[in-house]
Amino acid sequence: MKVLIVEDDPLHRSYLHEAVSAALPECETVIEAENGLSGEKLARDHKSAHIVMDLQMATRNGIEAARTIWKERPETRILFWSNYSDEAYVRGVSRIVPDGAAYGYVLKSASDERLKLALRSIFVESQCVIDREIRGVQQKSLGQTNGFTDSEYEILVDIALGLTDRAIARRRNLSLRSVQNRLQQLYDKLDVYQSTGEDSEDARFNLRTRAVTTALLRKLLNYSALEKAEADLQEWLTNL
Amino acid sequence: MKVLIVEDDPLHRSYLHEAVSAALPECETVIEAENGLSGEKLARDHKSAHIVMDLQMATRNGIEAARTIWKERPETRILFWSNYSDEAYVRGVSRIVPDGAAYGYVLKSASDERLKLALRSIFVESQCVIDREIRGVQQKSLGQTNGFTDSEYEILVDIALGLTDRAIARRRNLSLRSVQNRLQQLYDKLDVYQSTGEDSEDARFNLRTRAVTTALLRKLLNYSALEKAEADLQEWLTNL
DNA sequence: CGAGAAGTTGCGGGTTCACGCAAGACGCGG
DNA sequence: CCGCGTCTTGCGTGAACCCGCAACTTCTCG
Repeated sequence: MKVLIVEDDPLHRSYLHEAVSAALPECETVIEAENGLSGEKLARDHKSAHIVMDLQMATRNGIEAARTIWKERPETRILFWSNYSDEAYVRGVSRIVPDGAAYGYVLKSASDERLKLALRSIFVESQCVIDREIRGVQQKSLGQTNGFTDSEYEILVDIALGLTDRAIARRRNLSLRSVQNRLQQLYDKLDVYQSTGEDSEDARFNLRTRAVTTALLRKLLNYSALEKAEADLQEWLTNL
Repeated sequence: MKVLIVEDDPLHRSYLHEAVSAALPECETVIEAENGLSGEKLARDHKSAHIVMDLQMATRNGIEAARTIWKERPETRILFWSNYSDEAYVRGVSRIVPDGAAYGYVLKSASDERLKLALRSIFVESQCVIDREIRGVQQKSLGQTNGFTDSEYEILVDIALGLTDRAIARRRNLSLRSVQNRLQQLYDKLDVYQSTGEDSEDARFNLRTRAVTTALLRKLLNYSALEKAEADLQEWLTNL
C-alpha cells in the first residue's frame, strides 16, 4: 500500500507521516507533496496510492487538486484533512466527489485516535468517514432547511465577483428580471434586511454588498472559493 | 526570563516551545496559551513575560490580543509569527504597536535559523525584526505609492460591511458627496474599471462589490479584518 | 502673504438596483 | 384534463449610486 500526503505545512506533513505509519503498518511507502500541483503529479506517477489531502494550500488548493486527480482516476481514495469546516469547503468537496468513491473529511483539531481510525476506515475498509462537525455543515448545506440551492449559490458568487445584473443575465442565460428574482431570494435567506439606523426611517444596508459580506462572515463563501470564481470569470471573459 | 507562547495549533505550539528553549537558554519558563483570550490572561499574570503570538486564532485573534496586552503594558515585547503576509494583517499590526515598543514579525515559512535569530534579537537585544517579505508589504501599505491612505481604507471597510453612502456619511461625519469622492478614489486605486463585455458597449462591473472583492483577492482586506469591522459596526449601531 | 495642492460640499443628471404587480411556462399528482 | 406550486419574464417606479462641474475651506511652502 502506498500513501501520498499533500500538505504544505512541514510540521503537519511530518505529523501526518508519522500518523500514517502508525495507523497503517501495511503501508510500505509514504510520499509527500508540499502543494496541490506536485500532489497531482505524484498521484499520476503512483497510480495505486491513497491520498491524504490538505485543503487550503498556497499554490493550488486541495479541492482543485482532488478534482483533477479524481478526473483521471475516480476510484482514488482521498482523505481531506483541514483546519476549517467552512460551508464553502464542504460544498466544494461534495461537489466534486465521484459517485461511489470512498473519501473522508477530518478536521485538524480531531484527536490522534480519530485521525488514525479514519485512515484505516477509508484506506483499508473503503468506508466514507466524515467528521461529525462536517456532517452538520453538510446537512445544512444540502438539505434546503437553512441552506442554499445551487442557483442561489451561483448568484451569490456572481455578485461577489462584482458583476452587474445585466452581466449575470448574459452569463447565465437569464433575463434581467430573473436575475433580480434570484437576488431577492438570496437576500431573504441571508437575512440582510436588518436596519442600520435603528428606529429612524431609512436605515437600510446596501443589500448587494451586505449579502456578500454576510456570506463571508457565515463562511458560505471564502477566499479560495472567490479565487476560483475569479479565475473562472476571467476565462469566461476572454471567451467573448 | 519568561516567554509566553500564544498559538492555537498544538503542533506549531510545541515547535515554538522547542525553538524558544533552544534559542534562549537563559529562559527558565515557557508558558503556553491556545487562544488569544487565555493569552491575554496569562500575560496579565506574568507581567515580565515576552510573547510569541500567532495571528489568526479562532476565538480571539492575535492583533486583538496584542492590542489589549500592549494597552496594559506597552513595553511588552511581542513577536508575531504568522502564516500570511496579508496587507490586512501587516496594517493591523503596525496600527497597534506602541511608540518605541520592540516587536517582530516573522513568517511561519521562515527557517529555524531566522526564527531563532529573531527570538534573540527582540527578546534579548530589544530590536525590531521584521521579515523581509513583510517589509515589502509594509512599504507598499504605508508609503502611498501603491497603498492606501487611512481614509481610503476606512471607506473600503465601510462599503465592505454593506453600508449605504448615507450611512457612511452619518458614521464618519461627512457629507454624502464626500463619501462618494472617497469612493471614487478607492475605485481608481483598485483599478476596478476593466470592462466586462470586452469590446462591446456597456460592459462594466458593479463597482461597489467589485472593489470589495478586488481588495479581498489582493489581501488588502481579509476575513479577520472583516470580522472585527463587523463587531465595531454592531457596537456603533447599538449606540444610537 | 499669496499660489497651489488637497479635501469638502452642493447641484444635476444618467444609470443601475430593488421590488411590487401580473402574465405566461413548466411540472406533477389527482 | 385541470388545478397548483415553482420559475421565468416584462413593465414601471422610487431609491441609491456614479460622477462631472464648480465654489469653498484648509494647509503647506516658498
